[in-house]
Amino acid sequence: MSYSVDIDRKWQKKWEETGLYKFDPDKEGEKLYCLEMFSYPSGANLHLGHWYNYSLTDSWSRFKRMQGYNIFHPMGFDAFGLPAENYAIKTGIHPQDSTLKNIATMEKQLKEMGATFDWDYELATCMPDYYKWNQWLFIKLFEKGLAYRKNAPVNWCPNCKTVLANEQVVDGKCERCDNEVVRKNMTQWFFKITDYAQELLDCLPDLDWPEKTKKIQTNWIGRSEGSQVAFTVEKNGEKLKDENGNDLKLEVFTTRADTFMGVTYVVVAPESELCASLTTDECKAAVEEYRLATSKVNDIDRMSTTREKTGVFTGSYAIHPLNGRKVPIWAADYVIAGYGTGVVMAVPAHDERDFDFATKYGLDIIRVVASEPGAEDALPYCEKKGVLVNSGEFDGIEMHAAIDAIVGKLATFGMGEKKVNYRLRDWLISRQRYWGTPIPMIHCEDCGVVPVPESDLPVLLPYDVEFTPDGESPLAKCESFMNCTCPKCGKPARRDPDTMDTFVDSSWYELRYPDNRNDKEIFSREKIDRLCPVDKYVGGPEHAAMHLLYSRFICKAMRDMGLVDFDEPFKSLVHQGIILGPDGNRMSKSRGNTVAPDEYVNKYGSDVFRTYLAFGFAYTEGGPWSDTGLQAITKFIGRVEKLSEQASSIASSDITGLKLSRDAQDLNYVLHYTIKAVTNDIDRFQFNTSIARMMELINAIGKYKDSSEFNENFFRYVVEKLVLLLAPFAPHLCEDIWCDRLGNEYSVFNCKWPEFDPAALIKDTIEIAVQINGKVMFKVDIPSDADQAAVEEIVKADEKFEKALAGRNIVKFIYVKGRLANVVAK
RNA sequence: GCGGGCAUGGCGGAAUGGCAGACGCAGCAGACUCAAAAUCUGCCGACCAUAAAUCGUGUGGGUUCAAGUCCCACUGCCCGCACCA
Repeated sequence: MSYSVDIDRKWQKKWEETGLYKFDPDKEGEKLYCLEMFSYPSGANLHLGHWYNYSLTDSWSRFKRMQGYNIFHPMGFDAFGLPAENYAIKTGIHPQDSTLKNIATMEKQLKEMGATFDWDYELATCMPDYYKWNQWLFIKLFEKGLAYRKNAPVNWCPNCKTVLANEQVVDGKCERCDNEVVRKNMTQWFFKITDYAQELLDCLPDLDWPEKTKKIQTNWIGRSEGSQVAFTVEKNGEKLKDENGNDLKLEVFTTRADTFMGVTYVVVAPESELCASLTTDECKAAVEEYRLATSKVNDIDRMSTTREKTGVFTGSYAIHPLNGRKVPIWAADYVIAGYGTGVVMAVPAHDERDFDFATKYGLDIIRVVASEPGAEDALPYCEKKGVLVNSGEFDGIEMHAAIDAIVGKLATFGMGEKKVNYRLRDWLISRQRYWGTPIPMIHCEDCGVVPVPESDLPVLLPYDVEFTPDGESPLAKCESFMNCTCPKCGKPARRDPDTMDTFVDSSWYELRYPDNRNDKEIFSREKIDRLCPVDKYVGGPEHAAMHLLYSRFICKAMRDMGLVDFDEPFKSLVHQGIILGPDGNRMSKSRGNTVAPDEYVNKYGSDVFRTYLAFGFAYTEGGPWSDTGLQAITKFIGRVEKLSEQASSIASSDITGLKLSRDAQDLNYVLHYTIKAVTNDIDRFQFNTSIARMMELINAIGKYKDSSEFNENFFRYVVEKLVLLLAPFAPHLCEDIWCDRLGNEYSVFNCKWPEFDPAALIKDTIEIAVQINGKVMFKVDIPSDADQAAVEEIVKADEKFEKALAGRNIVKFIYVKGRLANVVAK
């Protein structure tokens, strides 16, 4: 029987019956936790991206298994989330029903792929036995002070009367009704990821992750070294006081404290509470109007750097702590409330944004830095070199030194200090949505916010809920859910109606797999210690910032709670590339360029499809889909089958004591070169070159068959090695060949991965290129162990040498061992 | 605007600073065949009738005995961040 999808089924059945891929923690071999990012159970069948990620990581994992590792390779589903809910709103099918059905379909398809997942360790985030621990984790974070509530702006669609997640806002408009989205303040739950900003940054260099991904995380965290300096405030002619009766300090963060003497106004974010308190009665109407106007501007427009800056005077003044100058305080939406202190000191002479703003509103512009003393550089002068001018006692100081001088002076009376700021914000995890983990908090009139006692977990997500969006959290309308008693005082109380961001679900799932059925604790410490952290994590680059950052944060928080004893959840990370449509664009239904794996898999079989995915693309690059190469793999598989058939009639592959003929030695060289290269390449996720090397081996075996000194045992020996090398990519076929055609013992995946023999890679003579001034002129054969002097002699003695030299003199002779010789001639 | 990545035949793609184009697809020629398919063998960057020579890894410079690879500037595409003070 030649290879087809029937062979896939045959071995899938056998593997399942014999429990070949069941994980045994006590099996010998170093543990290796190999994990692909779990997927969202969508309605459609597995798409090309799933195949590309899962089948090839599975090949890698099979390779590692054959190398002797004890592989833990689980799979699960990121099952909560918006698509199921939106699908339900459209069709009326309950998210739970559609999700469970989709999970069943995907499980079946993943099995048909022939992957080594151990389904005993499966998890789905929408199941109470998982989200119970999601809730438990929330409470622990709350107890640790890492989960807190605050008022924050959300995306609000006035037409649908609902809050939208960022990803539902498309070009500033609601993805459903196309209306303009506005911002609105709501009280929400946050996780305090900013507490870990510095550590998240510090641990990056030691991770075996793509540099690009580390860079994205570095930018996302956005560490900025600067200074925090303070002004006092005059409102209605009087100094504003803080709650202790001292002068109110208006603090600003700046990276350019050297320009401090050039401050001519101060700007606050219009939506901040501070802005309201600074605004005088005369200016109140104008400021309020401005605040309303900017709240209607969507984030995309607001963040656009090309948008003309606008603002309004608050009526108050800031008093410069060094020169006593009274400068106006403005409200403008180019200042972001959430970054730094939400207040900016403006130095129009040395900042483009401030310069534009000052020019527009007629504010003062004072030069305080010059490229050299007395220079009249064009303003704004933003170069990072120069000396201070117009800065009183600081005149003449080099600008970088001036930062220390000025901040040092301010520090003597408590009005300034060096400060590090991060762009990273706390993680807003509240969602006014149905299909997610209920937030396990109770709101009591007397006791305030109280966590649900651990014994009452999970807080079950009720089934019968009206989740059509109308402006409220769907759970808020479910009285049976909302009503409860306060765990502290026993009085009637209300549950939190929000659910958690699904990124919470996926921020610790890798730690649940090893102990997925534990109903007593989130996981047993002993099991985690044995299996975690994840050794190889594979998934799309789109998760470079969010998912991977959140997971790292939760891991560190768990460590600080004593739940785990490592700092990082994923030691080594690989991103697969993206397979584009045949037209070179991202696949999408609207473009009509999607490619469904199913018909290919049914026609050619899983192994051909998998091997083609391995061969046709550079794994981490991806690229446009093209199916012409599938024929090539079919042919390749056919050649392997043909060789196996010939080998099957040979009784033994035992070559002990066999003296290899010249031709056999040549083949032996190719074999061991192939073993070395394939091992190396699979290890690095360079699947395409692995397959290329095997194709070369097949060509060499083909040649050997015509050898006059053909030895059948040696032939079978080489074919068996080939089958072992190919097994990770074409698991069904190679199992079939190994057991049923060659008559070896089940299973090929219990066999040891071939190791190369360094002795077989040593050749007596090698051919090297001879260059003159870097240009290849001819080639010579030399003994492989020849030193430079010997090579020089051979080269000079070659008949082609004089002609190539063309009368020039030899200046220098360079021999690169085993590669080439270069003659520098003049 | 800032940061990062990429750019190699008709195509997918190979090349620890050391013979560019491995391996394959497509194409061409041949063998087998009555014929076709399948299979096998050979050729296959450009210029050129052919060979030799020459030119060739987005563009222009540079470092080096030697550059697809390292450095500088630029162009195009992709990704991330986006008024971060």
